[in-house]
Amino acid sequence: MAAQKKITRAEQKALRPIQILDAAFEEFVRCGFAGTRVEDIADRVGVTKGTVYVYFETKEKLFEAMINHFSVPFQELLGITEGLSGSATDRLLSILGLLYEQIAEDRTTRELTRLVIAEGHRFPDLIDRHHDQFIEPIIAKVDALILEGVASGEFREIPVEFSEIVVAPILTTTVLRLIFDDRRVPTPNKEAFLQAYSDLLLNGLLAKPH
Amino acid sequence: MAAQKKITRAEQKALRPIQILDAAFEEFVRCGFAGTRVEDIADRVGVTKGTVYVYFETKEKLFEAMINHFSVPFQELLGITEGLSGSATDRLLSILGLLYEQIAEDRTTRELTRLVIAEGHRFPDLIDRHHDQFIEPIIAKVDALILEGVASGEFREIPVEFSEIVVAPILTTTVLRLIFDDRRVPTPNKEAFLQAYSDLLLNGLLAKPH
Amino acid sequence: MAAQKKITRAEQKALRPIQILDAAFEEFVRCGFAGTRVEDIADRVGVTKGTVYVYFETKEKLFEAMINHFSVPFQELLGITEGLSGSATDRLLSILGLLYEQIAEDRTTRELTRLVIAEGHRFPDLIDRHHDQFIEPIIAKVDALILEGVASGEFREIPVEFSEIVVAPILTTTVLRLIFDDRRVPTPNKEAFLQAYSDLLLNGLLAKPH
Amino acid sequence: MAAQKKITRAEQKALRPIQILDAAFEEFVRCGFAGTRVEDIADRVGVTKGTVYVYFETKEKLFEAMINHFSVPFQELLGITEGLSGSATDRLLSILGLLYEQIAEDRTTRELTRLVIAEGHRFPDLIDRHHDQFIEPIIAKVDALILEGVASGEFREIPVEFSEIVVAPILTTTVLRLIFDDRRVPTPNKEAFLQAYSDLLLNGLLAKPH
DNA sequence: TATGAATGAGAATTCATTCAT
DNA sequence: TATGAATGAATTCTCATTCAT
Repeated sequence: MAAQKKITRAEQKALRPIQILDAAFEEFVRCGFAGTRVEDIADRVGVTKGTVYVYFETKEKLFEAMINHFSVPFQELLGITEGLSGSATDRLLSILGLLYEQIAEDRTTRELTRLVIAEGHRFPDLIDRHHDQFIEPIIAKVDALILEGVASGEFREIPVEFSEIVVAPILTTTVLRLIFDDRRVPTPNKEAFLQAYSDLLLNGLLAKPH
Repeated sequence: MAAQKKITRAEQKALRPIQILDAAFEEFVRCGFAGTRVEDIADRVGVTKGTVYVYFETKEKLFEAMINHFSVPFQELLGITEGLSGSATDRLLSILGLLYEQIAEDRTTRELTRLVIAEGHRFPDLIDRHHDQFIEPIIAKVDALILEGVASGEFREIPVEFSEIVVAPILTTTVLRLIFDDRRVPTPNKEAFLQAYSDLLLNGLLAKPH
Repeated sequence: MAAQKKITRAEQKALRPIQILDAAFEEFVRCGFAGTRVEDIADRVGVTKGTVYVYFETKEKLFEAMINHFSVPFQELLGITEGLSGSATDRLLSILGLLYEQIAEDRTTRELTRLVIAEGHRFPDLIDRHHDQFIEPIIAKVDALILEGVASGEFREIPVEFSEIVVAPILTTTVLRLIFDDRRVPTPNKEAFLQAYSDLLLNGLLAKPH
Repeated sequence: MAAQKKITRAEQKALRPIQILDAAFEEFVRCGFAGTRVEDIADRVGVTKGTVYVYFETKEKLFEAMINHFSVPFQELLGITEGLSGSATDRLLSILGLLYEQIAEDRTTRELTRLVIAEGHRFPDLIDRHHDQFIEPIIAKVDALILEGVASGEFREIPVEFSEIVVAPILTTTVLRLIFDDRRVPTPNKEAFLQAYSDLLLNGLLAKPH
């Protein structure tokens, strides 16, 4: 007990801001930036409003800190894509699988996407960072892979300036889940979805391609 | 002048709610539901707060009325898709073109999409109606077209339960424009986009399809 | 029809203010002065707010006009008491009966009493007039009767400065009905009440009076 | 000074709601429920509007809390009547004296009566509680005493269903003071009033009772 | 570090009143 | 006479933020 208490004491200090960020995430997701009350965040942690202000100067800064905090896992994804091997097709499908897991399946990233869409106007820096850190690297990765596949003769030549088309079904799945929140949209089956999508992506819709 | 005044008087009454809905659209888009001040909406119309409340009981009802008002054009799109003719491929590409115009290019629908994503939690009925009136009919339309193409031997057999994959690039374009608001994402070129996408969709990525 | 219409037209002008006063009575009784909305009064008449202001300058003046309008019947009561004959006892009991009818049984007078109690602070003139026109004359009447009865040997000598004691049970019945609004207090039986009260008043409580 | 400060800090918290209730009483008495501004209550305490809402959720809840708070002394009166001794006559006169002090002389109870009459429509639960806790027990007490006096041969038989007649002069005194607020009605003399009333109540008006 | 009482600058909403028709 | 759109001042209630403890 003494040992535990010691740990608790020592870690409490480091833990508190994390608890607050977690609570902030839930409340901002639920009500948006303007609609969220700092007191509700505090209640969720089990502390009072004042405590939140011990750690974060303003609601705005808390919001930004929360976004940064929850963006970390996504960062790691980008690293993983570096280590892939196999044909261009293999690596492209692997990336789609990873993105699906990270964007469509993972609630945190999904809700982060909602906040980026909803609160972008108010936090332009957020959007810029989001673009530079997530969107741009992924698009660049996909671009590079496609060019590589084209160069090796594996892929047909397609205009690389539209490569977001390739990841579109994943973002769309995310957005539809965001909108309908598991009520109307059936909980998706990753394997079946990727199977169907990779078949369509690779082979096209036509029975007899030109 | 007398004639004009007559018209103004008589029509002002019918005009006012529309003016308020237009102003509400701009403000809700700019600041979200909770972040918008009714007074700013009134200012935009050039009336006082009180006048807004003459026409709409609460801010929430105003928001809902605004969403309904601006959903009308989208409704009409669904009618147009009924009149299409040609091969399944032709009609599918026509639908994609229409959707592109309506969802990705049209600012109103685009911003409506933002509000649906951002404020869905607070207006669940809105979301349900949105699903029943827009999402479901479009998906059903695409489903039917694909099945028809498959039946006629025009398309390969693909699992129809994922037909939102087909419209995904359009929703993705919309969402990316919403997020980056014409700053990072270059204003897209409809012809080139549809050209690239239809080629990929129809023929697939592989140089030598299975 | 023409005749009726003529009457309607001619009387409409005279009727409108009465209708408004009637509606005002109901609403002021229901919600008090501050709690009543002019629009609710107008709705009750079936006209718009503006119409009320055609006849009454302000809500305050409407209130005062309403009080005056509904005070008239009470005025008439005072006249009737002049015409009474018989012994002092007979006349006193007659007056109590008349007061019972007018104050305790008549809803209008009862609710007027509520308004006098509730809104007196805001309308001091009202209170003064109420005193001079109703309370004072009645008390004076009772005083005179008692003195007459004492002079004639019919009554014992009682201090006439407390003669409101004699009418107290009637005001009390009124007030209790006002408070409990026919829910807790059983609808009173005039005959039984007056019977019981006159017996007590005349003969006292003691089995063997001093 | 240090000691005083310590007390002030610690007790301020417990004191604040009482201060607010006191201020609320004065303002609600002065202007009625609808006419009272929460800000005026706050001003009276020397705090801001917001502070009032720290302690009471709404103006309505504040009103109800205030009524409950000021009803306590009246509650205690009921306890005192239990301890009375002597003949039925003695005890009845004692009760009338206590009621006179509590209802007619005590400004707080008097004004509470005004609020009960004026705002009853808006707070029906309040009225019900008022009936069950105050009116009913007192009437029951008087009923019991009369029956006891009748049983012991001290009183004549009078119909006990009208026993509110016995307390009527006290409520009437209260109401008249409420209406004329010490302007027209002379500040009453308790001894003289009770003397006059007990004589009339016990012996009746007639020189020669039947 | 944590509290929570207090603030005060709003924000939504209400409503008596006006006035052009 | 009657309307009802519009006003604007007032009012309730909210909430981010502060600060003494």
